[in-house]
Amino acid sequence: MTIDRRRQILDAALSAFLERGYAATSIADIRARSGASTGSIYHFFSGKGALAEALLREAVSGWAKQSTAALDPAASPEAALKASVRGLMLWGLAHPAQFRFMDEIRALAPADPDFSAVRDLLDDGQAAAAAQYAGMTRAGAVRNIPFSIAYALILGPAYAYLRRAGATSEAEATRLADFFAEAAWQAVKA
Amino acid sequence: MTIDRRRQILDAALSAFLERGYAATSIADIRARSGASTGSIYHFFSGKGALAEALLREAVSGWAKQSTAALDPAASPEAALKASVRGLMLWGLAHPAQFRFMDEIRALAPADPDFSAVRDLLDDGQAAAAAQYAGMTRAGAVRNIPFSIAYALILGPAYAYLRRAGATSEAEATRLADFFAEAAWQAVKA
Amino acid sequence: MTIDRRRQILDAALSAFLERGYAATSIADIRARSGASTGSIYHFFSGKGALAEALLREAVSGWAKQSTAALDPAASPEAALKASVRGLMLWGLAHPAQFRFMDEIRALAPADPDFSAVRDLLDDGQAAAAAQYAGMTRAGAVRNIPFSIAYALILGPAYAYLRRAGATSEAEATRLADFFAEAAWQAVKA
Amino acid sequence: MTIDRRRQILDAALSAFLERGYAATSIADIRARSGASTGSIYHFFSGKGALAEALLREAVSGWAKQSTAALDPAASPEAALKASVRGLMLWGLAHPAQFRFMDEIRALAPADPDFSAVRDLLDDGQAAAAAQYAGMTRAGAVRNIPFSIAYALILGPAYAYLRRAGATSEAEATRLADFFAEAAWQAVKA
DNA sequence: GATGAATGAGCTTTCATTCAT
DNA sequence: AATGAATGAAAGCTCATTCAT
Repeated sequence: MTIDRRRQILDAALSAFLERGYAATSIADIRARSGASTGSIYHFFSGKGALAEALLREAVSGWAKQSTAALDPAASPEAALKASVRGLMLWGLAHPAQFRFMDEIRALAPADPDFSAVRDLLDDGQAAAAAQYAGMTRAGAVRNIPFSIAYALILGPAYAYLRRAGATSEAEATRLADFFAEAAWQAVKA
Repeated sequence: MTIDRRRQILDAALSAFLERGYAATSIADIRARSGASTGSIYHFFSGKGALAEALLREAVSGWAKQSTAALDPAASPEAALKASVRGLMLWGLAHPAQFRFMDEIRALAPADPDFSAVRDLLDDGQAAAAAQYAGMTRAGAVRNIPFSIAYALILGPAYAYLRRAGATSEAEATRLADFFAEAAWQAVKA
Repeated sequence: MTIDRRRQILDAALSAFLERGYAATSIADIRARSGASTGSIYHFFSGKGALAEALLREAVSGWAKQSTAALDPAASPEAALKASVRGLMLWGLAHPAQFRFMDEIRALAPADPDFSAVRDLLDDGQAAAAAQYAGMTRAGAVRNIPFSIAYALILGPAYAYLRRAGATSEAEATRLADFFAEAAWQAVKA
Repeated sequence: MTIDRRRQILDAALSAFLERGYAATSIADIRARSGASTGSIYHFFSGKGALAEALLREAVSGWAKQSTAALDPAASPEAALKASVRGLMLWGLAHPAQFRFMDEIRALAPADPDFSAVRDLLDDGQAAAAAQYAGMTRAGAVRNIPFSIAYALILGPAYAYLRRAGATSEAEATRLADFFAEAAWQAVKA
């Protein structure tokens, strides 16, 4: 009988955040869209920030799944790096609104104390990626440059493209993902 | 004797936006920092959004000055393109807080109706840049790819780097600017 | 234990409107008089206009009860018409402050967009009354004049008197009501 | 060269009051419509209330001119009384917006301290009229009823009609004025 | 006479959050 | 698990009015 309230709330929150932006979305909006009561929302989530965080966690994990190969320790540097970029692109092109939501939260995070956890979440990949890049550098596979720069060269174009991208067919998405993956590899290969 | 209240208000607003973020800054913050009264602020600006817009306009024009060479019609494609990237990098590294302010507004713009004008402002350079790139393409100087992609390849890395950058010495800034300019050229040259 | 907050708010609003006038009453006044919090007021009513509307609806229904006989389909034209006037007079003399509140809202309604619903409410009786008068005209009971004129002749004097009336004893009220009812009948009878 | 600023301000204020209502009109509205500066407005008028008062005084005097015959000491009671009603009707039908402005101010007056002077102004005619009616009563020309009631019978219908009236042709206005004048006389003649 | 910058109290309204039921 | 009434601080903004020039 009872449906998954938690799920309903998350779905409603996501739709509101995507449509109106995080800052402009009120708990009342989420209440109206979810059909849940105010109290119910607070029963499951400690506040608006926690909702955003939960959604972001889902988004990031969805994106991570697209990039699995990147984490395959047996993969070649080229394959791993390209898989990273391809994963970001495919996920971002498939979910443009979610990408923009992520981007909004990222921009708000430095100022909003609600988002210290989110910042960590978004930075989480960084440490691992930095370590991986260091390994590739030692193996002589990529240019020996600071990771902060390498990161910008590898993912910067994809981010910039996605920020302006709209709905994209799957075929086109694959082509774009391959293109940006190749460009990323060219930018940092030794 | 008479001080420039408008200027004082703008300065106070900028300092508050940079320090606390746009969303977290209240008119009361600006009032306290500027010494002007609430009414005075509204006498000069129609609201918080208008303040942000005015500041953004100033920021963009400051940045544009750094990139003048990019607009020199006599410059070679390579020089023009590199000057664009170098201009963005030098300005962003010299004013990291302003860059992040710009980034926050850009992220907020799609959702906030206050910022329709801002979106246009930030997109303004686009048309000119697209035309310029088209010219370079016809001249065979750069890769024949859609401008939206070229734009991501050229400026994406710089944006990504600046989003995470902190204070940087001038010498280091020059080196970084040159580095990203060169990388941008390599990414799109024919 | 639990008190009827909605009722408390309405009562407080009415007392404030009657005492200070609608325009001069602030939400803070109502908050102070009702003991409810600002948020509570907005939880039940969408704003000052909605409060006035709710109160007006109550007032109008109270007045309508005084005029029931006017709606008795079996009543003679003379009885029906007199009951209308008598009802207005008795209600207005018994509640002079409410009458003036109604009058203020009516005067504000044309200019204030909050009150489009109120205007309709106040005009509502009109259509029914016009139909009734048309019937009386066909029956040859009253003068064959446009309803807008008949309306002014019938209720105009009562309105004009009530606008300046103060507290009145019940006996005096009955006498006045009868007097204006008789005058109204004399003014329009065939 | 210099035009009559005072006049411009009055005209602008009237147009604003008529269009948006007194309460909803701000000094800024009047400034914008008149072309005068804020300071200029306050140079001529002590505030919003004083502006309304000045306009009301003009309106009342315009109306008074229409009713001159009413004040002719030689006129018969019937002629005097009818001239009063006819004057109100003709002026009100010729200036429906001004009539409604007057009505709004009258409704606001009891609550707004700005308008003590206005109340007196609107009541001014009363004392003279009451004396005149007392004279007619003594002469046996009209019913021996309290003036407050007689006033309601005489002018109530005209007021009620004018509150709902729109633009009216001059011929129609004359007919209506005569009609209401006759009705007023019938209502109170001995 | 005329200007418009400056004031600041006061307004309506929104909102995340709490809590008794 | 669920409700929704209640809270009250804080927000953005308006406005009549003053006053130095």
